[in-house]
Amino acid sequence: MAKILTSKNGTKKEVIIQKAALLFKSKSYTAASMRELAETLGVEAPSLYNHIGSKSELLQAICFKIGNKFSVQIEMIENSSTTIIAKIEAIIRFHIHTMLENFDEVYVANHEWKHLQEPFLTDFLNIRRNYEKTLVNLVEAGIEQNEIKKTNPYVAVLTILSAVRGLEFWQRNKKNVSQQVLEDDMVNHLLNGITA
Amino acid sequence: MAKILTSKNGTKKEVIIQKAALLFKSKSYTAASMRELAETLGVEAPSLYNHIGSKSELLQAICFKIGNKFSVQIEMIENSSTTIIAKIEAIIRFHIHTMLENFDEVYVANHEWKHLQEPFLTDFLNIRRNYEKTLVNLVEAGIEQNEIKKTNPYVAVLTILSAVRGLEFWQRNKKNVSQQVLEDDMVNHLLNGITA
DNA sequence: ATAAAAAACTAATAAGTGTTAGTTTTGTAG
DNA sequence: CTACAAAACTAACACTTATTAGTTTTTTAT
Repeated sequence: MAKILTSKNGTKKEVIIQKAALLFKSKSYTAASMRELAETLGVEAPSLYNHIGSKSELLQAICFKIGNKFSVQIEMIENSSTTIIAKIEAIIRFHIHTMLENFDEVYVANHEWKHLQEPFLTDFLNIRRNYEKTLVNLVEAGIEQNEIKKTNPYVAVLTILSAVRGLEFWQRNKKNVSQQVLEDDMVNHLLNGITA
Repeated sequence: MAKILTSKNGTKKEVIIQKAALLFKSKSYTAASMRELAETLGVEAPSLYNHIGSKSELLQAICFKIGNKFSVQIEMIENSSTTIIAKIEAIIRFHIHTMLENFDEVYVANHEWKHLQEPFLTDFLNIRRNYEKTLVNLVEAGIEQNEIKKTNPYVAVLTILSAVRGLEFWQRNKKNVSQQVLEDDMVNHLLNGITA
């Protein structure tokens, strides 16, 4: 049978991970089988083990790639010198960009992290907790400096993160609304509301 | 072995469904086994089949219970006679209430509907589509009547629905923030923003 | 107390799981 | 051309899955 196409997508392992993300997204991690994954690569299941260690390693690779991407970015934004509102806006826009560019992997990291094994599960949750904490601190600082209304910072962060995460469901409407409108309108909604 | 406790939670079938929702939430539908479910009920797996037809029937029951609950409610709100902003506020508050009261089932309906079999999958997605369309129409009307800023209605609905859905992640903070604050701050955020 | 119905049990089945072992084919360097 | 390494293959294993059949226990109604 044919070999795994490597093309310009990086090493064979990376190609497998990418296909795994697509499959895990559409069928969920547990329901997706290694035989199915192999089929999308034009190969028998045992052949995959020449390139990867295990099924759960694939999930780990996906989750930590995305987790680290967000961690790195929020640190950069945190240390930049602008207003707090501008920082929050930058974070929202980063979420939207990353979501639309790495759709499958972000989706899987958001939905399937539950199936990570220890100690990876704990590590992943810590990354997320740190991310959220950074954001909460930012909102708190914004309130102190009168850039942001008095509001519960945990609720505000939950609202923002949940809203951007909802882009998972965007696909269907992609045709009708440009990414720029999507981005601008969502930023504006989350910062300034929709009441006329 | 002991019989399934029926208590005041309704019929035995309903007790099974409730436990199934709890299990499907924590382990996901595919990863949760009937043996595990039976164990939480103090019974052997085959005994469940005296009360239910199949595993997937449990998922159907959960998803359509929640789907119908939301459909009924949005129709009521739609036909009430108040401002559009008030209607949207009522919808947001209804989401929060339902989410916090039927946590397991809402969680499962949101996360595991993918594993519904046809024709139930199609039916469920239609219910959701109708729900969203009703909301989009509401936002469009609000814009026409100058209650709501000019903005893409699909983006606004996505933002609102995603934000309230994010209450799935609320558990941890339950202690620090009262439900009233949670509700008021989120409503205020989604309607009026957070910029000072 | 007794008959009928409900609901539990044990045993088993067929299908599907991730993964390993051992072997053969394919690609690459000298 | 030949040797070596990479990567495919087939066959198989140990396990888990949802579900069925058949039987026994428990509850309910007369």
